[in-house]
Amino acid sequence: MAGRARPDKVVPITSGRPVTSYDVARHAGVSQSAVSRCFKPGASVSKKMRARVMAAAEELGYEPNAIARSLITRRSNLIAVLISNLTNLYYPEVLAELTQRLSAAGVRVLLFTLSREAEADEVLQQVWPYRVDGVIASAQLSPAHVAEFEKRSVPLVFYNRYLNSVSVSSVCCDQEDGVRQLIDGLYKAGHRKYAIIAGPPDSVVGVERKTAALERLEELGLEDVPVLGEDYSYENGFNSVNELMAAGGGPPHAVICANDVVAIGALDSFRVNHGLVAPRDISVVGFDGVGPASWKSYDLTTIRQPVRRMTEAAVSMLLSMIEEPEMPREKRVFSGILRTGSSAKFVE
Amino acid sequence: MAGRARPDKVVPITSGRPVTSYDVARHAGVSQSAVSRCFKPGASVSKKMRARVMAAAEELGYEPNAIARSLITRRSNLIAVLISNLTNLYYPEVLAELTQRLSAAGVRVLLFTLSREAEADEVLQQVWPYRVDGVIASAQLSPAHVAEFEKRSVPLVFYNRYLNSVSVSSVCCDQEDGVRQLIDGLYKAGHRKYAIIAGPPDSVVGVERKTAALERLEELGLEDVPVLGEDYSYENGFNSVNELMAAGGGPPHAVICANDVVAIGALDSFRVNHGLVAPRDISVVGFDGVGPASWKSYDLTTIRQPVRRMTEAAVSMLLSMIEEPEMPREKRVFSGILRTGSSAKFVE
DNA sequence: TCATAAATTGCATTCGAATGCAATGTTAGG
DNA sequence: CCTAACATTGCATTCGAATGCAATTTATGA
Repeated sequence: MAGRARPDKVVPITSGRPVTSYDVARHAGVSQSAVSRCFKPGASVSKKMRARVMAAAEELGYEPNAIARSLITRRSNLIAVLISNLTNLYYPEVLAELTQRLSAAGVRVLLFTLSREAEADEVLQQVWPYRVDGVIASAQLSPAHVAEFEKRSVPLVFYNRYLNSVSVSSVCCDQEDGVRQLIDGLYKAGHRKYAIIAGPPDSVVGVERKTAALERLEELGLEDVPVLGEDYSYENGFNSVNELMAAGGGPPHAVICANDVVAIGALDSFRVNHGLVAPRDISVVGFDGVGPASWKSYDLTTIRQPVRRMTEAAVSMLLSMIEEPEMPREKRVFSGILRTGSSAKFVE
Repeated sequence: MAGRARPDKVVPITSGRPVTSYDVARHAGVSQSAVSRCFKPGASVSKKMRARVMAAAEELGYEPNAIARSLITRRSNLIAVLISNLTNLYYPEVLAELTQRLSAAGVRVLLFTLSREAEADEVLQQVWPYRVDGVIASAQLSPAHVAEFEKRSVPLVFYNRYLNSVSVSSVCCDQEDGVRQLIDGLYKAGHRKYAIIAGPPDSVVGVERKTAALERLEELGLEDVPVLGEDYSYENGFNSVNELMAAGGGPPHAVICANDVVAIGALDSFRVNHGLVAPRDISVVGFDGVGPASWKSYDLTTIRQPVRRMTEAAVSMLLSMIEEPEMPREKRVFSGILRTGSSAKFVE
């Protein structure tokens, strides 16, 4: 590109600091504003100018500085994604989809993971300084937190969370409907004795699944259903089954688990510790439809969350809230898709 | 805080745009520079000044604008994390650890996921404008890409990748050593007939595992080991076993898999399709030590990557490269930890 | 108590790109 | 060929915080 080296006019491509629009302007013999306009789609620039500037930019290896741009445009082109526990098998899929879609929309992702849901305070303090254009939160925020978003006019979309007390946009999988589908199928298959292995009490989704299950069972005339467990882990499923069996009274007919991983733990425990094999001796259902749910050793009956659609909805909602701040809040609830497998006797 | 409302002096806490250091300065009756200094640890400020400013800042709900700060300090406090496929069970764990550690160090994470490893070009174009302070890449970059980093003086640390042709800092798990541990244990247990189910040919780590296995087997006098498979999926393990069995010649004694998920697929296939149960009829080993490896249905013999140590190393290397750009490049290789389970007859 | 050193503070400028406005250059119509 | 209408371009300013330097205040020591 540079041809033979000319000692007094070295192309500063290897110089210390990044190339700025001024460097390009000087090199092309035009003004800085011209350079800026060349990088703005739809700006008023002649093609002669554009060609000159682009050539110079190319030659110098110029990349517009997004930081400087953000400062003046008041648009960081960043959105923050808050995720509570990435180790839950379900979330990596969501995160991958989200970043993919956001990237495609030209937005960059600032990732924040919360190990404890209570960490929200600290994390939000880290979010504000970056003047993100919006936030997708799959973590528990309080009404006070949501108020902060309002005050700062930062668009927020909840993913699989919501708050009844305040008006927030959200995308959720219909937990209640999913649980109903599961229970009804189990009931039709003749199961009358149930147990529930619940998730963490501080997970809205988890609590909802548990509550929905209890309600539906009650509607069907089944009460005093034992509820065990307290998190989303394999161990929780595994140990809860042991507890359940130790309590005497024989095994239940069917176990409704907080999610797939718990169901997998339960299945293993039934088989390994108690010699009960699904679907012959026991029925177990999960929730989420993660990859391992379809592994042959488990082949879960579960509700698959339509992650594609949900992430797509979350992203498009957020982007339109960014474009149009007065957009009314909206909740979008997607039904889960039933997957039947050999982990349960089940009648659709 | 504001006491009774005074119509003509409303605290602008709810006003449209974010509070700036000028607003705080005016409210506190000091200069903007004073405000700035109050938010800079170690700056020369009297305690009286600090108290006044902090009170004003508090009252107005001021958060320093990280974008503006980055512009002048030439430090974005952002680091980019490039991850190739989040759906590989192993990476969510890595990502969670990385963000956790980086957050703790006061650095924010810009996440980029590549669906195809070839996407690196596009992704890097998205990375440069943000003037990130550094990059952790768990994705395949070419020597040309690495040269770009050099040119731009952007610190780079590879995670479980490296390039022989150029000098780059990296953190890796010792694939060769891990494979050796696995094979030696299998060999001592008497296995003489092996098969390999490999990962994707464009994964350095995958290729390395395969090659290391073939070499070690050859050292032990075993040649003509069949190699099947081409990605990191459950299906790959599952189908490769079918192929292997269809090829005739009876089942192998032991199968070395590209990773745990492949091993799990293989185990399921052996059991479900061919009636072979580990460790009685067949031995299968994996690699990574992901969560499901220790689920009772699989109980894999595998090499667990020391993710904690590795992420810690990657983060600390990157941070010191940022502090001290002249820091020499360094490769850190960690040995994996053997986990023995019932998926293989194995002698330690 | 007074001069001098040290600690604070404010002023003015800087980072790099975007943009309103005015000053040019171009084109088209008469 | 001339002028109005339009398209380009450059100038100067802006975004919000950080910082070198000078001015001011305070602390120190004789």
